[in-house]
Amino acid sequence: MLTRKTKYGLKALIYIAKQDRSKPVLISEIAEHENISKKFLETILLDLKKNGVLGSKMGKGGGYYLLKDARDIKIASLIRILDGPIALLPCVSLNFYEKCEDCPSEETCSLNRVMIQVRDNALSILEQKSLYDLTV
Amino acid sequence: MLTRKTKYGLKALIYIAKQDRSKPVLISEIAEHENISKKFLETILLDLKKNGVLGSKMGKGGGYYLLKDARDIKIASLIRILDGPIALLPCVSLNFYEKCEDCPSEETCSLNRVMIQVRDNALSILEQKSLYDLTV
DNA sequence: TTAATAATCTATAAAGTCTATGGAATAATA
DNA sequence: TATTATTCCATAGACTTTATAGATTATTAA
Repeated sequence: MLTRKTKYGLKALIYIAKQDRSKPVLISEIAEHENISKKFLETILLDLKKNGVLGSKMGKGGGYYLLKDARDIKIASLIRILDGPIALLPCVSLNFYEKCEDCPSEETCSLNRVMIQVRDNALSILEQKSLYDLTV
Repeated sequence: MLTRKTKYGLKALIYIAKQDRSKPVLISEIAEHENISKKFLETILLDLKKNGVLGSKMGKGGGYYLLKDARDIKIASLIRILDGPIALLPCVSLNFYEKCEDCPSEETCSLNRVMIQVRDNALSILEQKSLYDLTV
């Protein structure tokens, strides 16, 4: 399951993507509109900023805005930033690979193969769908 | 990501499925063979027993055994028992459905549709593959 | 009937993660 | 300079995960 943070982050991004891109969007506006704690959302958007998804402008007339066209932001990359690995096991993760300590070898691991299949199936959707697809 | 509990549980089941079905398998044997803490494994196997996957026999000559043919045990059902929902959001879970408090309606939710697709893609593998498939 | 074996049950500890919240600092605008 | 809004840092509370400990119960075989 995705964490709340991830769900909130995605919903906030969708909200921002739906607005006129030339004008920054207020955290408070998103929080109210999407029923998210403003303070919590603050940390989430900051995280998205640090990871190059959002830009921000301080002060009056400030807020958050997308740094790229919504069509160029893949859902998979957002989930990786907000939630971490998409794969079900660390040893089959493309971006967060880790060896399983309990496993002597991945070639002989009976779970490895199936989990790669599940991962690739999920990615076939998440790598293809963009933020834009969620706004229509 | 799957929890350790889930990974250990699956590996233990695979180990059991590989043995002669007529003879119960010792917890300690599985624990040693799969590098799992015996005490932790104990609680996991108990959980699988409570959920009708395993049977057990106490005392000398005792241990755990499969209650069904490995071909009739779907990976999806095991993950649900050990890990919980397979879906990425509670509102698209078939077996653990929950309404999202922050969402006014699922019809208008922009995440709902994609998450259903991801779920169905994952299930197309996990509902089809059985424990037996992991032993070969 | 007794010793040995092995699962069962209950409780709880330790660590980590998630979900926030508070408050001060910084930046931008008018 | 007042106002607005993001940024930064710290931390609290709740929950989950990952175990561990110890006593109990059931079974078998001698």
